[in-house]
Amino acid sequence: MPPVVSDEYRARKRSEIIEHALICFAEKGFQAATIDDIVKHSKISKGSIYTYFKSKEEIYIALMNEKTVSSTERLIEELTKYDNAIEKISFIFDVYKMQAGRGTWMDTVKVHTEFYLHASRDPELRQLLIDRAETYYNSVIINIIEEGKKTGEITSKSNPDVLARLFWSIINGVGFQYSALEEQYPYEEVIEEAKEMFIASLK
Amino acid sequence: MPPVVSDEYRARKRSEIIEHALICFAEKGFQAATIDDIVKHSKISKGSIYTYFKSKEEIYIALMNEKTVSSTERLIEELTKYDNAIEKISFIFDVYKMQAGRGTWMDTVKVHTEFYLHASRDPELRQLLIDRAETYYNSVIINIIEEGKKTGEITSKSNPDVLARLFWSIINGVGFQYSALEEQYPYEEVIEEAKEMFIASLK
Amino acid sequence: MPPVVSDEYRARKRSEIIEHALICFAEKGFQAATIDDIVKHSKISKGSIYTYFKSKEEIYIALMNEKTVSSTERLIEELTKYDNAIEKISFIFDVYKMQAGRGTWMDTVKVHTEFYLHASRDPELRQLLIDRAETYYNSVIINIIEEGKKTGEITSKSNPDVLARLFWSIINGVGFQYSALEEQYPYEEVIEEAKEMFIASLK
Amino acid sequence: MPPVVSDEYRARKRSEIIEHALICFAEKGFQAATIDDIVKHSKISKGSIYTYFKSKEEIYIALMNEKTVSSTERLIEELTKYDNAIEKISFIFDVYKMQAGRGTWMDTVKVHTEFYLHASRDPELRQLLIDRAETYYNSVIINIIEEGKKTGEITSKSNPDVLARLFWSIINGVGFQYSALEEQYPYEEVIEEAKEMFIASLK
DNA sequence: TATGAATGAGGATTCATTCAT
DNA sequence: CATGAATGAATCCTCATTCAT
Repeated sequence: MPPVVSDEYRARKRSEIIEHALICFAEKGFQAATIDDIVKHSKISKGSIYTYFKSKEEIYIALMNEKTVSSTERLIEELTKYDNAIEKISFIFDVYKMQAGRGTWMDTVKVHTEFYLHASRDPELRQLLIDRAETYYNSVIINIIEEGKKTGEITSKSNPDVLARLFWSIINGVGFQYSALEEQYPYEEVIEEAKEMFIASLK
Repeated sequence: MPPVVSDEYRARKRSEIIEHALICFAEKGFQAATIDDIVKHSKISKGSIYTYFKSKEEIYIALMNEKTVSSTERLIEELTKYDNAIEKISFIFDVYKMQAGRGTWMDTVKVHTEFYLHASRDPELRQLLIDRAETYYNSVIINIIEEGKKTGEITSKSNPDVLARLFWSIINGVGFQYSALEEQYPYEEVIEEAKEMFIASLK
Repeated sequence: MPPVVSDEYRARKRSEIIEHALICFAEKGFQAATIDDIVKHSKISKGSIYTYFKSKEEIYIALMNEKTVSSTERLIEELTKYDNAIEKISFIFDVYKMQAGRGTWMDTVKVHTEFYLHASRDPELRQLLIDRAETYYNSVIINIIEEGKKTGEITSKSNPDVLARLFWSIINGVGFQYSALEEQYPYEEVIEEAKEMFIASLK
Repeated sequence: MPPVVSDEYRARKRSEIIEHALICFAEKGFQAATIDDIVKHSKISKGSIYTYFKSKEEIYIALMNEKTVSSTERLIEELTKYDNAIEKISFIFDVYKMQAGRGTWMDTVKVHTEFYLHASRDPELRQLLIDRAETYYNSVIINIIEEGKKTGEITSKSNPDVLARLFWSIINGVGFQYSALEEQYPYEEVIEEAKEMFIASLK
C-alpha cells in the first residue's frame, strides 16, 4: 500500500505545528504552554499533533533545530555577497539590527534562551548545544576573522575562538535584554554601539 | 509576653529557604522544581515553607530581590575604593571574571535568566525588571561614565545610557553562555576580551 | 468529519457524574466529599470528571439546577391534571408524602439544604437562589391560590406570596427534619397534618 | 498545687471562644471556617484555643449544646408566665418573630442547620440530635398541648407528638429560609401566618 | 490520518493539630 | 497557661499522553 499522504504533506504539517508552537512557547514559556494551547492556536487536533511529534519536548527540539539551521544557512549564503571581512561582520550586526520591532524575532529569542536553559540541564541536549555552537555559530565568525587576518583587514591578536564566543554572547545578551524589556530597551542604538566597538577591536 | 521567636530567627529561616530554593531552581528550572524538591533539599517541612512564603512564585521573587539588592549593594560599596572611572569599570569586569568555576554563581545566572523570561510575561513583574535595570544596574555604569567624562578619562561621545545597556548585556550574555556550556566556554578569556574592548571604546 | 461522540453521549455522561456526586455529597456533605470519592463511586476517572465540569463547585451547581428544573417541570405538568385549587395543593403535599422512605429523596433534601447554606454565602449564588425561589417555587403556589380565589374555593384573605413562602418553608422544614432524623421522625403523619392544616387555613 | 486559674475563668474563656466561633462558622460554614479564622476574630491564640477545646469539632458541639440548652431553659422559664396553652404557643411564635433582623440569630440558625446536617452523618451525634429533639423541643410542645386538652382549650384530635414535630419543623423551615434569603423573605408575616394557622388547627 | 474523550500521576496549597519555649 | 512555628496528610486540579472510533 502506498503512503496515504505525501512526505511533502507531512513536512508542511510539521512546520505548521512548529510555527504555532513557537508562538505558544514564546507567550507562556515551554513548560507553561500546554498542548491544548497549541491545539487552540493551530486548530490542529491533539491526536494529529501526536502523530507528527511523539512528545511536547520533541516539538521543542524540532523547533530549535529548524530555526537554527534555516536561519544560519540563509545567513551564510548572504555573507557570500560580501568579500570584505569587516563588511561581513558589519552585515551580521545589521541583520540583527533589522529585527528590531519584529515580534516573531523576539519570540524566537525568548524560546531560544529558554531552550538553552532547558538543554543545559540534559546531557544529551547539552551536547547538541555545544556542537551547534561550534558548527553553526563560532565557525562562521572564526572563518571571517581568519580570512580578514589574511587580507590584513584584521590585525587583532586575540584568539579568534574567543572573539567568536564574545561576538555571539553580545548578540545574545543584547537580544535577550531587548526581548524582555521591549520598547524600554534602546535596541538599535545598542546594536550599533556594539558593532562599532567590536569592529574597532578587530582592526 | 515576648514573641515566640525573634525577627532575626525568621529572617534567617527565610534566607535558608531561599538558598535551598536557588539550588533547586537552578538544577531543574523554576517550573520543574517542586516544593517537594525544596523540602527534600532543605529538610524544612512543606508547611513551614508556606508559613514563610505564600507561594512558590513568592520564593522566586524574594530570591531575585535579595540576590540583586545584596550583590549590587556590595558592588557599589566596593567601587568606592577606586576613584578612577576606567579602574571602576575594569574592577566590575574583574568581579565577574572571578566568578569563574563557582557553581553558586552559575546557578544564580541560570535562575536570574529564567526569572527574566518569567517576569517578561507578567506585567507587574516586568515593571519590576525595568525599574531594577534602571535603579540597580544602569545607574551604576552611567554614573561611572559621567564621572569619567568630567575627569577627561572617557572621551567617547556615545550615549551613556546606551553604553550602560551594552555593558550589562555583555555581562549577561557572556555569563549566560558560560552557565549553559560550562567548561566548554572559555569564560575568563571572553570576559577579559570584553573588558579590553569595552574600555578601549570608552577612551 | 462527524464528532467523536454525540451530544447525547456527553449529556448522559454529565448526568451520570451528577447522579454519583449527589450520593457522595449526601453521604459526607459537599466539602467533605472529595473528587476521589466521586471517582471511586462512579468509576469515572478524575480527568474525565474534569472534562465535563471545571470544578467541584460546578458539579454542585449543575446538580442543583438540574434537580430543581426537572422536578419542578414534572410537578407543574402533573398539576394540569387537576382543575381544582385545593386538589392541586393537596396533590403537591401527596407528592412529597410519597417520597417517604426513598433514600434518593433524603439525599436530595440534604444536598439541597446544604446548597442553600452554601449559596447564601456567595452573592452570585444567593441571587440564583432568590430568583429560583420566585420562578420555580413561589409562583406555582401563588398561581394556584389566585386561581382558587377566583373560583371561590379559597377565601383566605392572606397575602398569597406569604402563603406560598409558608407553604415551601413547611415542606422544606418537614423534609429536612426527616432527612436528619430518618425513621425517628413520623414523616408521613407530619406531612398529612401539615396538609390538613394548610388547606384548612385556605378555605 | 492549686489550679492556676479559677474554673470561672476557664468557663468565661470557653464562652468567649464559642461566641467567636459561632460568628466564623456562620460566615463561612463549619468546614470552610478555619481555626485561624477564629484566632483572627477572637484574638485568642491557636494554642490557647486548643487548651480549652481538643478539636474544632468539639467547639462545634459545645456551641450547639450551650446554645440549645440556654435558650430552651430561658424559653421554658418564660412560659411559666402564661397559664393558657394557646397563649403559650402564641408566645413561642412571638419569641421567634421578634428575632427578625437580628444577625446573631440568623447566624445561629445557619450554624444550627449545618450542625444538623453534620450530626445526621455521625451515629453518635445523630443520637444526640434525636435525644435533644425529644428532651428540649418536642416535650415542651407536647406538654403544652396536653395541658390545653385538659383545660379544653385544645380540641384537635391529632397526635400531640406529630403536632410538636410539625411545630418545630415550621419554625425551623421558616427560620432557615429567612436566614438564607434575608431581606428577600417576609419573615414576620410568614411567622404570623404560621401562628394563626397552627393555632387554628389546635382549637 | 484525524479526532477528542479518557486517564491518572503529579504538584501546589491548605489547615487541623502538636509542642517547644 | 499562652504563644505561634512546625508538621505533613489531605485535596483540588492540571496536563502530557494514549487510544477507540
